[in-house]
Amino acid sequence: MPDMDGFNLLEQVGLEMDLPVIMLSANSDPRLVMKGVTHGACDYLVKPVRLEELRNIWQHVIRKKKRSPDHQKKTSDEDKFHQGHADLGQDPSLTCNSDHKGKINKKRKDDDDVSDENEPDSDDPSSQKKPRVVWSIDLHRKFVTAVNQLGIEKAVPKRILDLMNVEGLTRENVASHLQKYRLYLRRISSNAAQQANLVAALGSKDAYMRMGSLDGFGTYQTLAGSGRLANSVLSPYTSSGMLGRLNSLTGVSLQNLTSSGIMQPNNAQNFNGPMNHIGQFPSIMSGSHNGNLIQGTSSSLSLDQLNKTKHPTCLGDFSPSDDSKYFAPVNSFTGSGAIGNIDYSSNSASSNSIMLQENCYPLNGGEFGNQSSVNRTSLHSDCFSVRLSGASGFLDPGKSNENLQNETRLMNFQSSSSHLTNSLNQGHLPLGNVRENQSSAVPSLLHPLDISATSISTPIENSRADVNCKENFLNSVPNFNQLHSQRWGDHKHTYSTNSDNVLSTLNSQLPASHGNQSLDQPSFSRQTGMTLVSRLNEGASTSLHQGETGMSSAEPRMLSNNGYVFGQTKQHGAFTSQSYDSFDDLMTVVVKPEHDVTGIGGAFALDTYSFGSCM
DNA sequence: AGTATAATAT
DNA sequence: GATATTATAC
Repeated sequence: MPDMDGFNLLEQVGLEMDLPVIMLSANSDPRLVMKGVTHGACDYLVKPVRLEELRNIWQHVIRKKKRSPDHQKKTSDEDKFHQGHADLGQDPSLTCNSDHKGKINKKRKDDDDVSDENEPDSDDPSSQKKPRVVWSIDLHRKFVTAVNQLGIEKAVPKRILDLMNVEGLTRENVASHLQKYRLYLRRISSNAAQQANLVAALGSKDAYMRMGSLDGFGTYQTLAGSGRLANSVLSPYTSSGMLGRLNSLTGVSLQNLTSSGIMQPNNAQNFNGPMNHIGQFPSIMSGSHNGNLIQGTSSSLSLDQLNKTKHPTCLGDFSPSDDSKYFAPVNSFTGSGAIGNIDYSSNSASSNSIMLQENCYPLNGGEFGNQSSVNRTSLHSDCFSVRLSGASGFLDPGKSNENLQNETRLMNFQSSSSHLTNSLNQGHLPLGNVRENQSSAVPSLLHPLDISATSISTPIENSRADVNCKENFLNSVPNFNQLHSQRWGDHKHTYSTNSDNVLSTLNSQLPASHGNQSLDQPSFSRQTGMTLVSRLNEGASTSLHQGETGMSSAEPRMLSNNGYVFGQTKQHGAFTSQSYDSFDDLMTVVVKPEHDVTGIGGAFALDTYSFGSCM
């Protein structure tokens, strides 16, 4: 460079390139050194440069890094490297060079001989980065456990961090994860809500029909599609909804499987088989849907495994999708594998009572006693999902009477929900227990199987509810099986309010009652969602059972019940004992989609947390 | 503490 | 390249 000396070059580089420069010169004149440094050189090495000097130029990288985050700090060790070179200049030089004017990035190597060696890896950002925290299942489990222990309200990053007691984990890490976790919870709740809405919507034939068709899926996808978590979580619900409509065959097979007793992880595969059969709607079932269904099942299984029953196979069978990951954690944190088992076992009526007792006590007494709302939620979700998977799949799209069945199911569902609600309320349960009661009640409405599931869930949810749960279930189960209609009638008065709330859109009372119950909104909404879902499931399962047993006989009862329920809805909580005997009546009542929808919406609306998105 | 958003990872 | 996950900034 005949027309330019090192200082000019340095200046040029400083102006045009964002590069740290180390000057090399044979001239050791301090003035020149100063000049170089003041013009932006990081360092000034006097030739001949010793290898050791070059080997230590990496320190500039350190300096630069330190400088940016904190302030310029010169550690003694750094200084010692400098051998008579101008240190002072370094900082300024770096700063100068880093002026991002029009950052022209050029390969640094060529700039200086020296530069080659030091610069290469000096990506600024590199060294300081702390490794990303990977929220493994275990870590997440800890997290969930901590959240549960604290209770959702008190679960703030700092406290969670303390409880988790994981080295290296920062509050920020936890905060970030908590953010995601909350998002996830919301999704779940919203899903449930949507499901509920869908169900309500189904009240009308049209809606129902649509559901059966692609539209339903579309909705599902829309809901679930967004996130992994959502998918996993949603899938169960969705599938249940979908499946329920779809086909009895699948449902039956599932039930049979379940009825055998406790589902084993391996059985999950069984589900696959049935699912595949659903093939009547290949397009629909294909892809994510099947996957979802399976996932849901797997998720519940995983929970079981984690908590009680350990089915390694199960986990293995299901590819651990992200969703399942979260899902599992949630369940796990709930802590009891029992839930999952229960649901499965629930299919056999006879075993129900037994199951209940067993489950109830252990669950209550154990970790779950103190479950936080979050836990409850998760449990519900789990239960729900499980149920769905079990129940799912019975639709026969092709069946001519599909619509009718569907309606019936819906009605059953509603009735069950109301019934449950009523029972709960009536009962003997304290206000605080209402929620739990509701959930338990819902199951009772359903088949014995359903009942068992309900009972199970209830205990888990609330320790306090244990006694009630037992009583309710034990007592209620027989009644249900034998006297659906009567039961309904009896409970009507007592729980009209609740049923209204759940079933009907309108109820003003609902909010008030909820408030009294002191349930946290999120929990509540979630539960509601669960309840709704459960009902749906129940309805579906009922239908299936009926189908198996003999549609005709079963349906009439169902209808009457439904009619009753609907009637209530119509009346907005005024529970008349009258029931709709004729199918037409039922239909009339039933076909008020907006109504139902609205009602559900209202109910969910209470749950600020979850439903915000939904609404 | 909570959110929004950037940075990264998948 | 689209998403999901985590880190950061506010």
